[in-house]
Amino acid sequence: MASSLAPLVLLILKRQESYGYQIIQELKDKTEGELQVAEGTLYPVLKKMEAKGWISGDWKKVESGRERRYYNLTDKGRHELDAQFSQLNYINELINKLWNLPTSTSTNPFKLTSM
Amino acid sequence: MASSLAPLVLLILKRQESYGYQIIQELKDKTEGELQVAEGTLYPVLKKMEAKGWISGDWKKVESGRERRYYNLTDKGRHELDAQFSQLNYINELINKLWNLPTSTSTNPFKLTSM
DNA sequence: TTGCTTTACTTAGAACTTCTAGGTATGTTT
DNA sequence: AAACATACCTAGAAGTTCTAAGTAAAGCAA
Repeated sequence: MASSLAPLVLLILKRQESYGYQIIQELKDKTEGELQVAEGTLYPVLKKMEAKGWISGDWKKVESGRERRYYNLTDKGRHELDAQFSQLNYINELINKLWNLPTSTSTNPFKLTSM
Repeated sequence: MASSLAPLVLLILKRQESYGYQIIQELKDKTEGELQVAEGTLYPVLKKMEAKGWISGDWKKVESGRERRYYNLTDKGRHELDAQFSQLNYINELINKLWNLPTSTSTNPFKLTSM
């Protein structure tokens, strides 16, 4: 799912610049191989994110001579990251509202807190 | 987004049976009008969820004489609800992993806890 | 009793998203 | 030199989503 990929990419790039291939490796490593994003899935997402102004890419020649396109989070991307997390919180509040109705006797299913 | 609609519908039906039109009203009410799901959006989602066996629908004639299709959560739907929340937790753990890396000095962005 | 509003459900297909499956090219290891 | 890993790209098939249209019955106000 490419739509859930964007926020993860934003998070990764918030820490430090990276490039497509590395992002795929990182997602794979951090999930013990569970999240195997195909290259053909990620690259179009990166291009789209760049088109939206969330990230900016730069070609860099590394010591080996190989070219890599390094992406950085833009200010707009930082705002988008905030927006996507607000959205997450919004959905969570809705879930809690739907869960905590008069007839319900159960406790909250989940709590999402900002720290 | 229809994919985010399914878990909300599952949550609603977990509480009690309902029908399309009412589900739309409930989502609208609980979000102070922010989540206005079009009928053409919800009904196909309900049909798809029924096809997947998550919910089962029954036509009922209410006192006024009008017909409504009431949906109930099936056992499969209950499992699906659990699965979708596990998925949510999984994504959250991933987010925390991506956030809490050696070079990062910040605190957790969010914490999702089961209660 | 006519017309307007609300309730209640349906569907075709346009518009959009996603990803498979192919490709290119360079560096590294065997 | 062959095989493998790195690194990126894209057409278009396949799938999803939702707009915009429709049907029809009940309630209500004029």
